[in-house]
Amino acid sequence: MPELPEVQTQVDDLQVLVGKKFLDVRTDSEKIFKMPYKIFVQEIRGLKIKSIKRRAKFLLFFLSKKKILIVHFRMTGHFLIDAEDPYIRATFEFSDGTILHYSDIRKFGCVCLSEVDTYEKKYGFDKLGVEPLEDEFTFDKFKEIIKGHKGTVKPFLLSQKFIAGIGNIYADESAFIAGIHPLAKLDKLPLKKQEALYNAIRESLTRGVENRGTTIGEYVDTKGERGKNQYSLFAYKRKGLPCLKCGTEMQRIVVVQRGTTFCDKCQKMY
DNA sequence: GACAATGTTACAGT
DNA sequence: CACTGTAACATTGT
Repeated sequence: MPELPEVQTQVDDLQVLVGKKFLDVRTDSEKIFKMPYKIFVQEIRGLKIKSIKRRAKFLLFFLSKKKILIVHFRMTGHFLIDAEDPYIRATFEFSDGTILHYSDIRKFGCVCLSEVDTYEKKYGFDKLGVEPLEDEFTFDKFKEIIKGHKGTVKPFLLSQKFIAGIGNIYADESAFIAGIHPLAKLDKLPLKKQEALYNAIRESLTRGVENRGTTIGEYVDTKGERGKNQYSLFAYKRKGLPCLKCGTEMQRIVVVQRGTTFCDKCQKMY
């Protein structure tokens, strides 16, 4: 699934598009455009890409004329440059001939065009939590965020309004690395475990980025190449396999409708 | 042909 | 009202 590391990998790859000008767009799946497709094409033609950034799991293309292209991959979306697969839903052509494909098996992803001045309010970017790999996400900041938080660890990690960019893979990994049960109550965690969780979040996400993402289903980079982080996972999708720390069989439960894998012995409730 | 996969949002409940 | 938890939705491969 595209989470922070996968989206970051794509954004890094997409930097080759900065400075290019949109010439045309084609699609056979108009529904992924969150506005009338014809208007979208009309508006984006001739606009130039000034910069490409990531916020949470969103890709933000800052364009000329104060426009912004916002893309979310949801479960199975990704971009391809000079590469193809059977699930291309939209194709962007640039004035220099460069071709950018948007591929998405499930078609849950979305693409829309907005205004630089208003998109944050319009799409709720102002409600997103802190970026976990930025310098501002210190342990002090983390303690502040969890202060008075009554909920449990996994739903907290998945919610985008406290910390942005974590999904099912990195939530399970973070809880495992910290040695905390996914259903442990946040306000019951001793200080040392809070610190362990903070470090685990940074560690799992950083490793994910270094490994260019986790490819278990379909995620690939813009060249269609697989990530390598699936070889470094401790918990995600390891149900029934021996825990890599203690050898105990890994358990699977469902939390907020997400499959959740953990080690009963290594991950405690406190 | 039922089901599993999951990020987001709308909504119910406290 | 702020916060937490749950259900529904998008679609397709197995």
